[in-house]
Amino acid sequence: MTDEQERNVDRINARVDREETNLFARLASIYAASRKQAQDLLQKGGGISIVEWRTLWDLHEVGPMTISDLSSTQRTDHSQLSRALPKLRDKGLVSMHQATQDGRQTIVTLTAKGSDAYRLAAPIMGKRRATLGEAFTQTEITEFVGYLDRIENFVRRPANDILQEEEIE
Amino acid sequence: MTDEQERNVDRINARVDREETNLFARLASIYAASRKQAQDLLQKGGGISIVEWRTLWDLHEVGPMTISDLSSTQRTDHSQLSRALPKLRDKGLVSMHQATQDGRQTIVTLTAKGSDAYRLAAPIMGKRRATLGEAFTQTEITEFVGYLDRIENFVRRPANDILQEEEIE
DNA sequence: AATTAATGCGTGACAAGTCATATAATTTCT
DNA sequence: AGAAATTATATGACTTGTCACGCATTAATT
Repeated sequence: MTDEQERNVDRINARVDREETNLFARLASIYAASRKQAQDLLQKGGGISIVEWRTLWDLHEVGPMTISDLSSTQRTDHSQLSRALPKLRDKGLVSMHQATQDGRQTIVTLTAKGSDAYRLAAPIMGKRRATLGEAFTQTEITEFVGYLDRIENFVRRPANDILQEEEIE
Repeated sequence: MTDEQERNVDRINARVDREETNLFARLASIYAASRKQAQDLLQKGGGISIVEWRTLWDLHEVGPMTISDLSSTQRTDHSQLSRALPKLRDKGLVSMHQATQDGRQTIVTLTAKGSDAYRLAAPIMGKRRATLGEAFTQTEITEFVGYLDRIENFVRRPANDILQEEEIE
């Protein structure tokens, strides 16, 4: 038998090209690359994880916050912080207290050691943002963010909403 | 003691607002939402995973492919396919053969049952793309993809490359 | 005051992605 | 031909993200 599994290189290349405009696929791979870049940079900035960096940054910028506050500034699920914070506390970078006004809340505060860790990573991550700022003008960033808002609006629509959408001509 | 952990709501809100223009953070949460939307849709389209859907789609579009081919069309690491494919084979949706021309390669082919699974999910995922097409004009998609190309170009730069970049005035 | 509802957080289970390393097959180089 | 380098795939270990559920605390309702 003549190896009927004919692998058609032209069609494969065409497929690769076509998928370049698939926004969903592009988002996935770009995000993955972005995450890896951040991890590599943080490796040189004290060896902290992305979640840890975001937390130190937030706490440095705004002062004490609850876990829910952190999850909303970071646009992520609270469970991620719920797991990361005890490690940060054990490393001595943050302290955690039950809030007196509302016993359900946990107030997270940066320690002196946490500030040191922030100062170690901050120049590197700042350099990253600065370099990005060279690649895009402020106007472009605004326009890009506009597109991100629109696609976010789309991907947050519930599945049923999309399926019930009327066909257009 | 007067609960010195003052949680400043204004600063928290300011931080949330400011992070709206943080492209890295936006990409992360948008990608996560996109993935969840796809998972929800696929749940209604036969209960396959995202990796499985992409694979069935690729194989349907281009015919037999190797694992590397699949990872390049999907812009993802081959290890992901290496793990997903045996499951697809066990479900009877694809077949796998060692290539005769190059014994290192594995040729993956859609089975009849795999085509059925594709046809079950395809209308739902097609509807998703169609609905996205209503939210963006073709020109906008092109412009958006241009921004994605640029940020991809940036996030794929090695960490050292970014750190050695000269400061600009 | 007592129930009920809502909120904040912890945790288990899972998906999707990465890398590093190992092994087998093929190519290239001397 | 034999050795060395490259390539394709498999696999273990890890991170980031989700959801669902449970428990404790607070707020709202009757």
